[in-house]
Amino acid sequence: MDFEIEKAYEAKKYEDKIYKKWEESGAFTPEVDPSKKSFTISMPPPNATGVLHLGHAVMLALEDIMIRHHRMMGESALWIPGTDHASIATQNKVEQLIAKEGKTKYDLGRADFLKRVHEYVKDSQSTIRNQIRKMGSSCDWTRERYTLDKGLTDAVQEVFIKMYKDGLIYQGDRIVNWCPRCESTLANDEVEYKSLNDKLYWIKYGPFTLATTRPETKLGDTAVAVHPSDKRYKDMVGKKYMIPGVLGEFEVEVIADHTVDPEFGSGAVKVTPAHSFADFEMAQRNNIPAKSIIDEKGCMMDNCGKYAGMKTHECRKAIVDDMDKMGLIEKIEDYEHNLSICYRCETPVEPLISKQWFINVDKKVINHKGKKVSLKERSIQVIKEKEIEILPSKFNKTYFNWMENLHDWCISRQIWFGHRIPIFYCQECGEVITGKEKPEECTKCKSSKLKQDPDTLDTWFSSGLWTFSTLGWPEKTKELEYFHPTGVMETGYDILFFWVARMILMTTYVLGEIPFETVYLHGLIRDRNGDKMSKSKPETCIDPLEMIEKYGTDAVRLSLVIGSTPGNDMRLYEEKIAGYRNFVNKIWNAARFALMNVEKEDLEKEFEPGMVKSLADKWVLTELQKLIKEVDADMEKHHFSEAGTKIYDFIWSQYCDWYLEISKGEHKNPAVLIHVLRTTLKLLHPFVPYVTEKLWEYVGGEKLLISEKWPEYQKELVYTKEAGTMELIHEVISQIRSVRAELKVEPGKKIHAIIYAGKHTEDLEGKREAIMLLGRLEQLDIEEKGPKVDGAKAIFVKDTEIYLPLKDMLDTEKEAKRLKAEIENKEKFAKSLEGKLSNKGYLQNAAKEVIEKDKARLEDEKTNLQKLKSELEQL
RNA sequence: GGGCGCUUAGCUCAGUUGGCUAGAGCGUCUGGUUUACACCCAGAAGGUCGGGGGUUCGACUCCCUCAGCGCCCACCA
Repeated sequence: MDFEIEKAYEAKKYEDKIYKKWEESGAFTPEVDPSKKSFTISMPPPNATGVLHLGHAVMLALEDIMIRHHRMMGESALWIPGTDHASIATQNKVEQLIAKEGKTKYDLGRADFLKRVHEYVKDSQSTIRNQIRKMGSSCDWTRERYTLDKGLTDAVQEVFIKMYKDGLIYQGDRIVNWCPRCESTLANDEVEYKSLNDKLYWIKYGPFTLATTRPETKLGDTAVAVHPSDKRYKDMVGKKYMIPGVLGEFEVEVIADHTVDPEFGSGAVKVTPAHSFADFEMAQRNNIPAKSIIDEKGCMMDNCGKYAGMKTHECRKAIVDDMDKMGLIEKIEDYEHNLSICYRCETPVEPLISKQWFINVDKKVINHKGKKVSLKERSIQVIKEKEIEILPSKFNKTYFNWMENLHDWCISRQIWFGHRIPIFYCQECGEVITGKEKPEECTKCKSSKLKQDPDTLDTWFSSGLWTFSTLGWPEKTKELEYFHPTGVMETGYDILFFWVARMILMTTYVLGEIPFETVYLHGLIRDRNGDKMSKSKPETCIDPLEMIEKYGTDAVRLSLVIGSTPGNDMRLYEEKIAGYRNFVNKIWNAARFALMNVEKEDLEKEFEPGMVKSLADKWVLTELQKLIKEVDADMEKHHFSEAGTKIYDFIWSQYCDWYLEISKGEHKNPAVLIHVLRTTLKLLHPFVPYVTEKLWEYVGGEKLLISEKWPEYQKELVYTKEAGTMELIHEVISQIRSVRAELKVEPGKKIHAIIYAGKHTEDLEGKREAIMLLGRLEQLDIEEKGPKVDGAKAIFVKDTEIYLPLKDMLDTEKEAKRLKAEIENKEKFAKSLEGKLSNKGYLQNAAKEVIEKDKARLEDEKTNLQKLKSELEQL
């Protein structure tokens, strides 16, 4: 066929146009159609601040593969995209921006500041949207959501109120992680730890000597704790002591608590309940009061005398100086320990007591199988009872461990950007009223002076509702009924706790059903050295968008999917992407070749088994069926890397290297050439959507490939016997090529070959042309059997003998050496097979097929051994 | 401190219920304008599957142990 397309595939030229076609075709927007199965993925919403990074890219690639596969399987495949407002992260970004203008959020005030944030979000949302498109993501833009949408805000308020009414949400004065820079609470898992070289101060403390890293908290001490069985302090427990301090004497009680380590320091610990989690808990257990001395800006409070107003680290220095003057410092040691820092801004976290909203995770409110269970228990159950499967399963344990140790979840944040807590306080009588809108008047005293709680909700509160809030809940939409629970939640293992666990917790409570059936956790993308990618190391840091520009989206997708297994990190570097670009180009050229070898009419005919002719046809079709079967199994098991690798190998090593090569001879069969091409394009489409869609324009029907049907395994196209014969022919050709290379026969030179093929004579005769073409022969004699050919190179493949009369090129000595080595090797192998086959245990226990295979192999080895030996003798 | 994982060719990694003279890509070496593709083709070299022990007819695969590396959780002043 006359066919004008360029030699190399230029991704850039086509991608955007193809994406537009897909989107306009409506393929991304599935119908609610109860006659079909539904398959849904809620896209993990990128932060509304972001630029696409490799983490997003791998997420998008994997999810798009699943969605495209399910769509081609005829299911209603819905992939909902969206963005997350990411309260703290976004607010921080904007604070940084206005800081450049020399302003703070207080200068702007709440309303104007939020206006700035919304503007900023709008901008970056459109950036990230386009970048998601760049990855070829076939998500449904008509259903795109944002966590601050009206509908989602509704869902958030509804859930809050439901939980409040169920008594799950309560307000309490509790010790919380406080970031003095963000001026907000942080959940436990929003705190990170950094190793720090610090000082350990040994201080004289009344009758005690004790060690501390934070001498400034002495101002808030209300007790000293020792281990209950520590004999040194036994008599002091329960007594009160006056302790000299920089602001005069103060009283502490000595308590016994099993959490104190008698080995550490002097075995006695000062207790500062208001500014240490461990101390807070100890104080609660022992009925000790707390005294707050650090405020929300990280400064010493008014009750700290001359230290009031100092930052904690300034105060530490001052207080140590003063204590030293009073002779209260015994010694100062170097000490390495972990400092807790804010995960968003790395500011050291200041534990302090504050009035916050919490979700009670232990209250039994969920009715499940006639029993009341807590949020925590239900969340553990759904995994234990395999309602949800986590891949890889090794994360089950991690998940249980985390859930079992879960404490009440602090959900209020002193951040301006986010969902306002739907709580109103009556300024007159103090009544607390919950509601979506500000009530006209107080339900109790009818006062109209009502004020909304100034705090916002933890960003994970809204993302915990993501799978169902995006489908319209609290409305009872048909989408919700049809598409929920979703099929797969695919995300990085680093947010298993942050997000996945919270979705499970929230959804099982709110809907009484699971949010998703399978959790697929991908690994982190690392640089070539196995380090975390970071923009501060530009030489190893990869920007997916730059790579798309350079190598095309398809290549980038493959480089992220092949070689990646769930839960395991993967290294990425540019050569890898270039390698997959080469593959994409290979597909392009395979199609180009096929098209050059068929006529227009060939493309119009429907393929049917009657069109199958040659041995090569039967072989390639058999291999193709095998491929379909294996790919189906792999996709089912979420083994995307394996599936991709198998298709890659089929196209390159089977279709191109053998079938297309053989098609260069007289065996050209357009029907099979095109059928195999079409089928592999379909199989490939989820992995490399662009190049396959482009090629489908040339070889496909009227429909876009994205909407085509996934190939089915066809038993009638499996020709086991013929395929086996073809393998033999491949082997014969390979051997001839190998000898040519070994004897340095000029590539252009055609040689003579004599083959004694025994029972395969007819088959080889049938493929005479292919053997001559690919072995570069000028003369080929095929006989059933015959005499040895003197001075010829001999090769034995199965029961076939090949002689290449290359007398002048043969080095007898070398040949003898090679034969000897091969004989030795084969004898060794045959011996091990014999040993195995005479082993009773083996014969009794091994599978029949395994034994049969070994027997056949032994036969082959034996005949070839004999031939090799006589060859050696005659040399 | 508690938990999880990794160690297979020079490099990066596959290897699914134990049955392989252990595979791929990149790199290396030899040689190549052949009805598509040099982003290519043909051929080749390269591994005692981290060490040791055990279970088994049989172990890269299961168990124990040692060593090295990594991650997560907790956090003690």
